[in-house]
Amino acid sequence: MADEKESRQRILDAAHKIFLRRGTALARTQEIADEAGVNKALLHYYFGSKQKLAEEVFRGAVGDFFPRLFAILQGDSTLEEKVSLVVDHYLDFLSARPYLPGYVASEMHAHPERIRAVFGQRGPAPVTVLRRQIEERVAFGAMRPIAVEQFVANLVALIVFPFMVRPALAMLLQVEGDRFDAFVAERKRTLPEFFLNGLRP
Amino acid sequence: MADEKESRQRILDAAHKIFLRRGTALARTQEIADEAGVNKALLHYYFGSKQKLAEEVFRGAVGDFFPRLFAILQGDSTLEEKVSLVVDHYLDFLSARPYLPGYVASEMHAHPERIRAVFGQRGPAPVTVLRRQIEERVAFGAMRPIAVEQFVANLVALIVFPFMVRPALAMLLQVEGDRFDAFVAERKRTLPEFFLNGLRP
DNA sequence: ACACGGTTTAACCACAAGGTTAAGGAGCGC
DNA sequence: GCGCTCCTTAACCTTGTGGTTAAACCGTGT
Repeated sequence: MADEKESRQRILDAAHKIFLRRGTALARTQEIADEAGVNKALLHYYFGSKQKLAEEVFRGAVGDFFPRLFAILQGDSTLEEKVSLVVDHYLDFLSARPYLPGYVASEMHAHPERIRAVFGQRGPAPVTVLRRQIEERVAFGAMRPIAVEQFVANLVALIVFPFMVRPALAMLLQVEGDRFDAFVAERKRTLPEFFLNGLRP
Repeated sequence: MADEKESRQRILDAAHKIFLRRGTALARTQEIADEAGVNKALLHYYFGSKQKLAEEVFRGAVGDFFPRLFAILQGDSTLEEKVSLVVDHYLDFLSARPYLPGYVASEMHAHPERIRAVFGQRGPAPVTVLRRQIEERVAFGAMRPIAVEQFVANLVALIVFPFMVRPALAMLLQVEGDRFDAFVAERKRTLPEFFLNGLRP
């Protein structure tokens, strides 16, 4: 057989879809096999076990996320441009992947050890360039002192959090359906200013 | 029997502990029964099913969270005081409950319909007082315009997000163990200023 | 003493779900 | 055509787990 795509890849795509929707614990291998249009045994043939498949999907999902972030933060744009780039890029990125943040949060909570596997031995990417840019701005008197960890945490928090708690947000703030898109669009407009403004001395 | 506490309550406490650690899907009723020091059947005697127990735990966990938030935001402090109060209160609150944010995120992702049950029919709490305070500040020229939804989302995001992704944060920023406490202490000091500063015109 | 109510238990059940097996294609070199 | 290897499958197995049952326990009122 092996229509068009290879079966292995079709299974991986199906697993991605199902795992992200349901979370690994509630996802059924049968459902993944059906979605991929193959037999359940084939899934074990290629991936050995549900767990191994889940780990590969998780690695893929998280691997999509962080490298781009560090690429921008360590790039050669100005600090202000970087903030705008990150906000723009990630609000679009997440809008196209509504289940991703909840899935990652969920997996991380159930299997915190897995994130170690994602980054391999070579710990986290360094943020030396960003750190230096912040220090320059601070020395220049154009920004109040802030640890680079706090800088990144604040930025990512403002971008990702609404997606992570989308159901609650919809309920609490009566933001739902298309209104959520408007909510995000508004953030895209205001977040960079809000964030950078917060660091003015 | 029924030592000290009533069995029902002991089961509920045990369920809270286990569900928060493992997430409902991976939690085993046997483990909850053991933790409570009772037989598994007793759990069904009181709660009918694992699901019903899970819903009660979820309601309790989320119910702890939001009412206090809205109480502060709708209280009669000034805007600046409210921000400080919320930051202070919730960073302490979450420090004492490290598994809570991950658990809530996880549950919400798997069962978005449940958050509806938490708030019952009477939709979300109103934030009219907060809205008026913002409008006043804006009219006075002391604050740039911002929708109250964005205000709340930003504030909560900055507070809760680090706890929600604690494992990743530990990895990426080499913040772990006691260093996480220091990280949070630093936020307690800087967040109110950062947040309010971000809204200066 | 005794019966009765709400508790609590050990033993058991059913079944879903992950995983295995052994056999059947399908393409390919010779 | 034959055998070789890689895919793919239907059918089966096993276990873990939520849930049930029927009996025992125990305090309390009479």
